[in-house]
Amino acid sequence: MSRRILDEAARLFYEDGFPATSVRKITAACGVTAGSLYNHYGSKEDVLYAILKRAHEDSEALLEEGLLHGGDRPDRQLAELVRELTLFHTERRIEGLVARTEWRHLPAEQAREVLDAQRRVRRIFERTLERGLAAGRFRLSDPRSQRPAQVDVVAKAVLDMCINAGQWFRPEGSLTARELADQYAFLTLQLVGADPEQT
Amino acid sequence: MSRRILDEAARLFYEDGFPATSVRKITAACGVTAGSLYNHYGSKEDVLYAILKRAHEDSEALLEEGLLHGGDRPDRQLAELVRELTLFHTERRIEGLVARTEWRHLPAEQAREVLDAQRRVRRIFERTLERGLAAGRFRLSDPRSQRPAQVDVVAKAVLDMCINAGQWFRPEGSLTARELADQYAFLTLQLVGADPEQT
DNA sequence: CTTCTATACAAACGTTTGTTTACCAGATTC
DNA sequence: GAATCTGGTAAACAAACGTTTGTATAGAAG
Repeated sequence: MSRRILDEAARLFYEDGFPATSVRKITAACGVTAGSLYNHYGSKEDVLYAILKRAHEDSEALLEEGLLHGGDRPDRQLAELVRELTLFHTERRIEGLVARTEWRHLPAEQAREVLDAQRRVRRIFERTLERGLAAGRFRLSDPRSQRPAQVDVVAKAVLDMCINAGQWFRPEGSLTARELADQYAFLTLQLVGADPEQT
Repeated sequence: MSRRILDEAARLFYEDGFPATSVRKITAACGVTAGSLYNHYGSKEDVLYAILKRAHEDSEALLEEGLLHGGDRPDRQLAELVRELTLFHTERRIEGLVARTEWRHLPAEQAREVLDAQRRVRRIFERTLERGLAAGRFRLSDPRSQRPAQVDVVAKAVLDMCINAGQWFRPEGSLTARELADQYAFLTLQLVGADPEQT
């Protein structure tokens, strides 16, 4: 039942947002009454926290795995990172979107935890970009302006692309999550100026 | 005072979300009591609608202008579109984010209006991409897979990148909105496989 | 000077909110 | 078989919600 509550709550938070979802709506979706939720979680906020924690742990694990799959080639690593993150946010788009938008409604300390997890993900991308630049595999210098694109800006651009795919992707459409992830990996390599022929 | 209510409400919706922002909070921020809001707007939802309508009208106007600035070169048009949209979502990030996240809380008909506006914006990008492909200025075919990236996927990737810049951009930082917009325009050209030397 | 309009106010409306309480049935343990 | 534990129920709580009401006041229009 604890798990059931988590899943139904995630769906409702996804549809209506955390503040607009009452405890009674969540428990009714599980076929029990409101008071029952407090046998499993200390508060409505605790339910949100549990959802976000699970989502972040899973996505971080997938990224670590993606890094390994890429071997020691930064361009392949970047492609794998994009693939894994896009897959996560399309296959588990409900939790993914909730994690991205509803952390503001957590108490301060738990909100900070979530922000830390987001920062760690960003650092993984930034370090991969730095390795690729050092290896001469990426090209971020604009010939028309003197200054190249900054690594943190590129990382945020790529992250926003992957993460927000969950917002419009529909699993019932003709495009599969894996096809989308492949296209995004390719587009990202072009974005950082990698040579797709050699990757 | 109507304008004042709109601005304070936008700020509060941005910070806490629409359902978590009470009419009393909005009016208190304006120095009046709750009932007063109903002299200017029919409901709390009407306030949200007014914010979203203004934001969408302004951003669509900027994009039309950007198209003209790009002349008849699809690559330059795309760069201008990215520049304008990024500028809008960084310089007016409060309204921009609210428009992107809170439309779900509108009544059905007004929510549809907002979705229509978002679709029109996407179509502008898609048509520009199609013109660029037809002119041979963009390259979206992945050598490692048989199928090229789809135009609608590329449009969504670019849009998510620009729109969500408002989520992390901070005007008090060292990076200016214009610098960011320039970097995003460059990154987008690389993403679609345009030759930056020729643009 | 009077009248009209706009906008503010305090107070109250019925609902709904998150949470706590006291109680109860069924399974598990000793 | 008695005790304990688990997870459910109905009912109640104060607080906050969006909105409506009747009234007051100030400035513009006639």
